[in-house]
Amino acid sequence: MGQTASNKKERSTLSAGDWEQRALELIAEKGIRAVAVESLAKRIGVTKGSFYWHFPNRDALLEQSLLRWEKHDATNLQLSLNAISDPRERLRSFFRRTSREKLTHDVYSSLCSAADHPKVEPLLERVAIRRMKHIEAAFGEIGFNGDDAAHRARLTYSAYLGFLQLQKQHQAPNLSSEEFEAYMTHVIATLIPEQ
Amino acid sequence: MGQTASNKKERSTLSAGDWEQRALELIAEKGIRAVAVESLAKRIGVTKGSFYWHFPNRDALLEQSLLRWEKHDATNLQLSLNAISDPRERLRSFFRRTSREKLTHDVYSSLCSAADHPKVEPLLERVAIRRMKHIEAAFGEIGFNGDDAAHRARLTYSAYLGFLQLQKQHQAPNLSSEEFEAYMTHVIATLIPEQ
DNA sequence: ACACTACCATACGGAAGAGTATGGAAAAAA
DNA sequence: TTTTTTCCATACTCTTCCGTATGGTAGTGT
Repeated sequence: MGQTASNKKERSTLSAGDWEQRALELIAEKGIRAVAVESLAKRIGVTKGSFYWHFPNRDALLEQSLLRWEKHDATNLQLSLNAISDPRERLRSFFRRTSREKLTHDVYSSLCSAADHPKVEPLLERVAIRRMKHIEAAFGEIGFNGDDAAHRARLTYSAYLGFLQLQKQHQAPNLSSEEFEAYMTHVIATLIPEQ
Repeated sequence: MGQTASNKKERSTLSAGDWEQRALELIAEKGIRAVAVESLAKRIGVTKGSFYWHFPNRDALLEQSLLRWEKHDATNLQLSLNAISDPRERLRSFFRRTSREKLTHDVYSSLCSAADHPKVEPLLERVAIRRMKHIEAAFGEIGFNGDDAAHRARLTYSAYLGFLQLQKQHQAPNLSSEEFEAYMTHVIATLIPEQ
């Protein structure tokens, strides 16, 4: 991989990757619509002149940022698949993923609010399919047959997406709270059958 | 230049309610962000001059439109509560609601994508609470005790919200399709226990 | 030392949308 | 019929973006 020093390192010059990373942070905070070249430049500490040297236009930045995010997310998913052999534990870890990987998670949440965006829509589609297949496989290992595994995977992923939505509406119990743990226990008991 | 006939009635003049209704249609189609004064006026067949006679500004239109929608939604919910005595059947009808009341439903879906909007956020909060209480009561009647009923209601509503999200990503089976019916059957069987 | 390239600042043009000011026509009131 | 009130059109301003054009500076090779 690259030598791109992240935001911590003191660099006299910026790389395209730096712009992409800062754009993702902005997406996580304020949504994709807040990614305006001038305001992002100000945030970084430079001007538009810098931006249009690294990218032809705003869309190119979005495209690259989203690709970068997708790669990161796909890697994470694969890691969890390889690391955890027990399918039930793998499913539980999927839910817990909301707490870890906060940036990645917040980006996804923001992207869901922009599902109509031409660059976002196909991305969300790919990610959803990838994750649902991952979940479906786990349910298959547990013992669900074909259609039931697919349906339960869709239901499980829907519950996850719905939780994200309720979070935005402050209608979901705060992560790392007792209420959240109680809810999670209920969800797991309901969706993941005992052996 | 003719007097633009409203939807059904031949009206020579517009009312604030007409603007609100057309705004809701636009929200359902293209989202709340697409509600621009000039484009909406063009859609109706008039100009901004008309708009700013009926409303002081864009925010006022949004507020009134959303209030109108919320009233309609609350009424619908109450009707279903009164009409169906069997709690299981009431829960099933909640899911089926996606097919009927298409406009109301599409508006809600669009609003979920704008949860960060200052006017939308409190509305979504109220609606979510109202609906979840409705669902929670049904689970209570079925036999769930306090916390379990609340958790199951949250899970059920999350599954509903997640389905909306997957719909936007074209990852949900089309309503009124066979695949959809199969999924619904699975969801009901999973979330609503037999007596 | 020289030129050359990479990187960034500054200044401009243009589209889109919110809101204002004002005039005009039609309907209702007088 | 005259006068108001209601409703809408037209023509502005102001702001916020995207994108371009161009000039400046710091580092690098020769």
